[in-house]
Amino acid sequence: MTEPGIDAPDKYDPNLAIDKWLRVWEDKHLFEADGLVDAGTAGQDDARPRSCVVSMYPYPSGDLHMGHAEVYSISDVIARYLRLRGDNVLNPIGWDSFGLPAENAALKRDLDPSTWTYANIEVQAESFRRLGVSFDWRTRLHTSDADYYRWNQWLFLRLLEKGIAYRKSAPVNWCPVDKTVLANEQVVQGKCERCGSTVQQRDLTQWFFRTTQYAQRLLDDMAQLEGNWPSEILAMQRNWIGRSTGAYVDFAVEGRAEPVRVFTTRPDTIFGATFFVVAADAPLAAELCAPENRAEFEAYRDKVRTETEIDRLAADRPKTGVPLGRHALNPVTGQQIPIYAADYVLATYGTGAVMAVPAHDQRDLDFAKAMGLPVVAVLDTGEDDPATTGVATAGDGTLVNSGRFDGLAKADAIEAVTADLQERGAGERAVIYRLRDWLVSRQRYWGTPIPIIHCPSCGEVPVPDDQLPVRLPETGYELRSADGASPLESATEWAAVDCPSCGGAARRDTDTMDTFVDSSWYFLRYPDPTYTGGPFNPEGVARWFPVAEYIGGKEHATGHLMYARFMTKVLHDLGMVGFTEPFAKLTNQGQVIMNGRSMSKSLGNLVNLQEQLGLYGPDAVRVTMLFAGPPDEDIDWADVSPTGAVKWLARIWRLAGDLTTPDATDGDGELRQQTHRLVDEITTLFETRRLNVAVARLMELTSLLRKACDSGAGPADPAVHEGMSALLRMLSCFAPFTADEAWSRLGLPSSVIEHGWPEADPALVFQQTVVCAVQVAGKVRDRLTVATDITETDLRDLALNSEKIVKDLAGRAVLKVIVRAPNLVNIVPAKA
RNA sequence: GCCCCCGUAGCCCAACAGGCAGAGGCAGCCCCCUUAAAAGGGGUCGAGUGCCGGUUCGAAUCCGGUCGGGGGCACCA
Repeated sequence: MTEPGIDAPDKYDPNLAIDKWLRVWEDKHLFEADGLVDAGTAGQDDARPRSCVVSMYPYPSGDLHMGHAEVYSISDVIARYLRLRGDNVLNPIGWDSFGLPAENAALKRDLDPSTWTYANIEVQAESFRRLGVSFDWRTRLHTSDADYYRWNQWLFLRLLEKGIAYRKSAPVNWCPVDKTVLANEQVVQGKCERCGSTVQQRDLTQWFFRTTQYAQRLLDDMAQLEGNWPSEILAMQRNWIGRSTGAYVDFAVEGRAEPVRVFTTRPDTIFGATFFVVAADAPLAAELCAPENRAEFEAYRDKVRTETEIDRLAADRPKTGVPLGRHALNPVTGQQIPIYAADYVLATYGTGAVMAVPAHDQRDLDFAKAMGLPVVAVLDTGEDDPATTGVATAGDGTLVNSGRFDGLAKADAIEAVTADLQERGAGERAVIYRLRDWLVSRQRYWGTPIPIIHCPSCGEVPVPDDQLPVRLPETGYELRSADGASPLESATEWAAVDCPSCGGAARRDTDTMDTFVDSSWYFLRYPDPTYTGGPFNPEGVARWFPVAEYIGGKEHATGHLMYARFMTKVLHDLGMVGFTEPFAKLTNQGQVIMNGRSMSKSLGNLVNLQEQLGLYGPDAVRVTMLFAGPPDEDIDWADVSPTGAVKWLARIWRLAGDLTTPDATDGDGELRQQTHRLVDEITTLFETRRLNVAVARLMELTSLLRKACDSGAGPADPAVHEGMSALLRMLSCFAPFTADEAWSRLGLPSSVIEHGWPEADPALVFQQTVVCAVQVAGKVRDRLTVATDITETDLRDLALNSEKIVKDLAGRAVLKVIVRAPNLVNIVPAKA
């Protein structure tokens, strides 16, 4: 075997120079942002614009995989580009290191979650280094460190003070066999992922954050993001928030002091409300139920409670329900209408009760048919009577059977009826949201302990700030406790504390926080990850945030991104940050797939990153990812060619070796122009993040230079050197190792990335002449080389007098000439 | 059902703001080099933009419809 670089000096080895360049970059501190928290720490150069480029931090589930390589390649190219352009760039890294997989791995391997987690973090950190990602390692944080999660607890307490955190009973997924609470992703088609038994809903008292209170602001502030976030993500968030406008209507119920309130988007149809439905699982249903209906109701309700997602997801399931033996008073018709309990009404949306208008709502109509209830059409849409067709009419029309509102158009009627109800105190205009409050309690071990103490006499008592952090117990707990309560229930010694308020015996809250709490603010801690004066250093936050560009997958559209936006607004309201949106710009990256499908062990189509790195080296893997297509599109690894990337990098490397000492000439003018035009174009492509096209242009520049070196200007021509210098500086964003290696082959002082982004000289970019297409009736008939600044009149004359055009026109009259100097002339002739 | 994104050579992808459909790569083919091999060099072939219609002097691009793919929300009143 030959030793690369010794016996085969002209062979490019994609893995040869990695350690060398990693050392050079680290020794020179090239990736460290200047003045992380204040101008005094380093800052000779604080006039530079600051840019904070953040990629969503990884979960340490093992070594890095292809998906990681893509996200961090994209963010790294952007960070490196901005740095070359002269920005003071912060490119931080941390780990989302709490979470369920650590517990599962720990159970499987019989070790503790912490050991597994921190070992993985070390593996990933080293892989990031070897991938050439230009992180500022001083930012490094792990959310599972007590130094981090104590601030989760601190923030929780602030939210509690503001009334944003509160406790209520809510259902959780419960596996009766494993006797444990399951996360949604552990429930597959209503069954426990692990043991396959049917998951039940069980009520537990849990902590929530009032995201609903921020629903309108989350919606309104999207105006700030429009154009800088992908429209798709904004649409998903809009869907998720699900604003709907309408009215609350109060229905008096016999024998009940307070009326029952419903929400409707169609107050105009209230004259057609012939019955009333309450969600069977809502407390209201049990309350309203008449004694003689109780047995039937409870049987129905219990059945509904065992129904889980599987049943709920079944399409077109027949409507079921039971009468509650009570009546409500339709506030406009004065009619007594029967009240039913049914499962098609959701307890958690609106008020958990609806006025049913079967003629104009398909669900109500289906229910009416099943129960034999009357159907009264109150809006004439010109369609057939819903009572006979079984199809509810939801379109536009005119009111009928609606007393004094008859004849009004739908939109006017909505206004008029709402106003009328409001006047009579029977209702009001209302806006409601689909968005729910954020359930933050998790019955898990590996997370942030909730800093609350439950005292038999004082109730819920916050842990005083000076007693934070509430540390996770390292021993004395069972990950899977016998009765399936929170693992921390089993840490009896840990849980037993004295009440901070009365000093009596009390117990800690044994739930931990959703890891989305950790990730809702982590980026703010990056500038000063060991800060002890608060969750984040306000000076650092003021300097670096909002994040200039945030990079990650769109699977986080409605989860993480929503929570981070919410938390930012809360922090803003607490006076802790000066902005209301955390991420000024969002770039999505697609997934890396294989043969048209997501990679998975079971499909046998996994592509191993380390293997790819071994075969092609980090540069080629990065280039392959970025060249494959626009960043937000999925990459099918079967469609791309890492060997093609290696070939290209090798060509550049060889070309650098082929150049000779520059001579004293002015250099090839034509080549200089081409180089500067490409630099100009590539700069725009970087600005607009069309990185795949930028790679293509760099390949083009490579070919130009190869040709010039071999057959034109020659290897000593200064223009060739200039082109090569520009190429390598731009290349360093994509392929930093190769760029530096080739740069040093040219005999230039390392590192290439200290030499800045090439500047295109406008005088060289400008084209003296261009080729103008001359069309006849839209078809190109001639091409003329003309001066770029030719006037429309001159160009028009030139075109009309062109030999080919005269011939093509063959004497036809010219109706019109469109001139778009200097690129195009279109001559419209009369029909022959 | 409502909403969003996308359909361009065999494949992955370009085409600034409507203006000459092709930059780059993969695969194929040809030549040269080397020949033990090719992650050596050079060249070449190749689509009228899913389909129908409209606007326009001119449409991949704008509009309407339709088909196909991907995604989000959903008994949400």
